[in-house]
This record gives sequence, C-alpha cells and structure tokens, in this order.
Amino acid sequence: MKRRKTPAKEAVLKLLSQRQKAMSHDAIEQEIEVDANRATIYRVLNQFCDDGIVHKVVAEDGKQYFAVCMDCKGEKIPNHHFHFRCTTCDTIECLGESVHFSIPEGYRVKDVNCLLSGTCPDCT
Amino acid sequence: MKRRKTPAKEAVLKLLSQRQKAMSHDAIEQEIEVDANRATIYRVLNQFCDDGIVHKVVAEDGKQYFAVCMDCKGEKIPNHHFHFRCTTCDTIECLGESVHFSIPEGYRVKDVNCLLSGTCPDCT
DNA sequence: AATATTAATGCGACTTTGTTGCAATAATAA
DNA sequence: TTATTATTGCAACAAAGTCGCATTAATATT
Ligand SMILES: [Mn+2]
Ligand SMILES: [Mn+2]
Ligand SMILES: [Zn+2]
Ligand SMILES: [Zn+2]
Repeated sequence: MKRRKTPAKEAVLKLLSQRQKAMSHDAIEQEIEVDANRATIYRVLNQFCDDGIVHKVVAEDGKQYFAVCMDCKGEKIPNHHFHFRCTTCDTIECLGESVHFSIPEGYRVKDVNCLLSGTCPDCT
Repeated sequence: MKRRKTPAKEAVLKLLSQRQKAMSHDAIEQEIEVDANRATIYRVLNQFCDDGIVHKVVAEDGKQYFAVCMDCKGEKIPNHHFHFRCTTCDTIECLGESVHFSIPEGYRVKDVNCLLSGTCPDCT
C-alpha cells in the first residue's frame, strides 16, 4: 500500500510536530486546522504509528496519546524512555531518561510502558 | 458511610485474594462465584480502591485491572514497582523490581506507572 | 423478634473511546 | 485524460465504565 499525501495527514502531522507533547484524539480534533472525521483522524494516527512516524502512549486515564517523538528519529524500536503526563494541561511528553530494569527468569518482555504523572514546568 | 458485608464484596475479594494477579472487570465477572451486575462489580472494586484494599492498574489496552497487592501491605503509598502484563493469559502481576528515575527541574511527580508486557513463565 | 435506617444492588440508560464496512471521493500513476 | 486504488465520511457498532433511581437487604434500634 503506497501512502498518499492528504490534507488530513498534513494537518495532523503539522500539529503534532509543532507541539512537543503527545495529544489525545480529542485534543487533536479540536486544534487541527482542517475538518476531519473522527475515524479519519484515528486512521491517520494509526497509520503514522505503523510507519513509525508517531508513537502511541496509553495513559492512566485509559486514553491513547500520540506524539512525534523527538528522541527516536526514525528508529524502528526506540530506546525505552519514561513519559511524563501533566494532569493539568493534559499532555504527555517524552523524557530523555531511559528505563532500566531486570526481571525474573521466564518472563519475556515485548513492550515497555513507563509513565510518570504530575505537573509539568509550564503548569507549576 | 459505613461499609456493609455483602456476598458480592466477599466473592470479589476472595477471588482477588486467591489469584496473585490483577484481573479485569470482565475476568472477574466470569470467574466470580456469585451473580453480580456489572455496575455492582465496578462499585465494589472502586470502593475497595478507595479503602486501599485493592489497587488499580491501567494497561496498554486501556483497561483497568484490579489486584490485592502483595507487596504493599496496607501502606497508603506503596513503593513504586514494575508491573508485568502477560498478553497471553491477560493478567497483571506486581514485580518486586522497583522503579528508579530522575527527572529534570520543574517537574512534580505525583504518580508512577510502569508496565512491562509480554509473556509470563506460565505461558511460555 | 419486629422495625427502622440506609448501604448495596439491579436495571437500564448513557457517555466516552475507538474500530469497521461500505460507498463516494480524490491522490497518484499510466 | 483516464485508470487505479488509497483515503475519506458516514453510520453503525463494540467495549469499557458511570450514573440515576427504585428495590432489596445488611445492620442498628427498639
Ligand atoms: Mn517517547
Ligand atoms: Mn503492585
Ligand atoms: Zn502542564
Ligand atoms: Zn501468562
């Protein structure tokens, strides 16, 4: 499947690139510059995720947040790093800090999801 | 509000105590010994959380998982530890491993949520 | 033991988040 | 300019979770 350049994709990517932080679908839909259907936005976001352009974080509120990660430039499997969610401005950002751990025998780790939450510098 | 002892509460707590692992509402409803309405189970679980009897983990699937944590015995703020989610048997367990991190100036961390996922020893 | 109080329950309606099928549209290739 | 097919909008759907309200039942009181 060859990808096509569309207004919806450009707008989403532009918005996500401007902000340094991860946004929920809801926030994206509100702040985006073009009109786009909910399903379209989700499809665009999921496609970006598949292509490794943006990545997805699920927060403690159970919602998905999407961001263009600064640290992992195109790498398929980026270094596992902490994410920080500000509960005041409701955004998530990537922290440089990487995650270190060791686990008991027998466990096979396929994914790492570490989310700190609180208030960010902008909201203090 | 004084708490009352009811079949639903006893059944949920019994099930959660037997298993070492965190269970979703769905799993609890299926395996519980009494018939209980969905709303009732959620209310019971949330009450337990308020009372500090069980605690809640949100997984990458966006669902809530509930467990009687082994490590934090009644402590209000337990030590931050990793959780592990087996995507095969769909359970979550507390790992002894604690979470270490340092964050930039200006951030105020109020909550820590670290979830590893993959397959557990039982499912290999 | 009978009665009063009110926490807990069941039911249904509702919200939110996210996905999917399908026909119509539009970006790219030929 | 035409053909191909990725993308979109729409509506319907699914899953997770919450809430109002009348009813039930656990505890306290008499
Ligand atoms: Mn990141
Ligand atoms: Mn735990
Ligand atoms: Zn903030
Ligand atoms: Zn398992």
